[in-house]
Amino acid sequence: MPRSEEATAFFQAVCSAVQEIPPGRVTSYGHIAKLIGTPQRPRQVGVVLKHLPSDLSQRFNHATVPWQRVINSQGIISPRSAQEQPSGAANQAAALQAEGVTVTTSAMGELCVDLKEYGWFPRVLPSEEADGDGVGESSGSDEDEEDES
DNA sequence: AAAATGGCTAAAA
DNA sequence: CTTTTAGCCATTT
Repeated sequence: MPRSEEATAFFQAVCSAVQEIPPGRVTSYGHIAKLIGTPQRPRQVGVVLKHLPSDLSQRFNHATVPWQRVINSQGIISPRSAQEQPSGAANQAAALQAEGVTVTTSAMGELCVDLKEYGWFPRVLPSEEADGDGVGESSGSDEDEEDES
């Protein structure tokens, strides 16, 4: 029931990218969008995650896709519209904490995550990282690095 | 069918 | 440094 092949491709691209997120880490919509080749569509990424299928029969569903690890650039989980699934954002925060991520709850109820600690922003998707020709790669290939004062 | 939102971001002021 | 503007496109009313 794909509305269009492109939409499906986008959907799968997002899911794949999200599944590549290592446990105990989080990333932003914008970064996901960038990794899948659509650096200008961060919102659609959110839309995709919002419409994640509940059918476990699907290749991608909210049970196989760690959508909880995907948050906004501010490292904060948007409370959506304060309605819809009450468990949504709260559940997401709980899931993150279950992963070992420290989620700070602000006074307004904003779930803030320290991107400095758990922010996972690889240059490219791990799956894509397999570059065929190792030209130019001298000694130091870098990958994910954590350096913060 | 058209208008309004939205789990956003990045750049300008 | 903070606040505002502009772009983007699927889902929803």
